[in-house]
Amino acid sequence: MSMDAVFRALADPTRRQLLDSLHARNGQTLNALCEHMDMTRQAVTKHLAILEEANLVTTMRRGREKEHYLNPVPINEIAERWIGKFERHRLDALSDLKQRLEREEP
Amino acid sequence: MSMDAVFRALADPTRRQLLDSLHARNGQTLNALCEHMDMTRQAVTKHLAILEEANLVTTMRRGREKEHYLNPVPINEIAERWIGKFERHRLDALSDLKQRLEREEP
DNA sequence: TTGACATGCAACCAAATGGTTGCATATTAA
DNA sequence: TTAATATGCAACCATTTGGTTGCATGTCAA
Repeated sequence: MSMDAVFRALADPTRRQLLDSLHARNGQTLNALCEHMDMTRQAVTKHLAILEEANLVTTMRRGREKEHYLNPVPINEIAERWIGKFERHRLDALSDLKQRLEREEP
Repeated sequence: MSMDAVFRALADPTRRQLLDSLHARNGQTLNALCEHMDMTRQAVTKHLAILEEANLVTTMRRGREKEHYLNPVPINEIAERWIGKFERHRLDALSDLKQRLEREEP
């Protein structure tokens, strides 16, 4: 599980959409994931393979179906690379504040 | 500052190395950054332009030199996208534990 | 002012990337 | 067993990407 693979995997908008889809509903099969996508099944398969190689997605064979699960660990490691622990808490607080302000404004 | 630009920027190992370099010493000029890199100055310029467009790097003109600064905000937003707040604390604790264990082992 | 230094712009090229189509394999259900 | 369903593999193609070289511009210092 090289970090390089993780970053490369996250670079593509389709793959991020797949992660979003799994974040919303975990354990989806290939066909289920394909339904939201506007491309062939084979293209989606390739993207999932890249996500798997990056260890961002874990799979489980169940009969003739393949279930896909999101793995958040590598994403957390990204944040830890360039953000110090203290700075990170500060940024989280800032982002919370921003969200609260956005919610309160008309 | 689109998220897409951020992910695309982080996809390349050279650009991540540039971020590392700025994380180690902030405010470096183009030439300073070039010294660690094994490619032409023009190539580095292109990479920095992509990092700037992603708002991962901020620049300040000082005379004929251009200083480059790391901006951690977009990186924090990545982590917030796929990791819930509670889960994130758990992952941080886990990563801390792992580091401590690695340090203690021979 | 003039030469040296720091950066900017543009054309060009090889390789990687994201997509397609076509066919193969494996499992379930009738 | 057999037809339908779910996934896998491979060849092929257009576009993007990361790099180069060559030249232009702008600023500092002698």
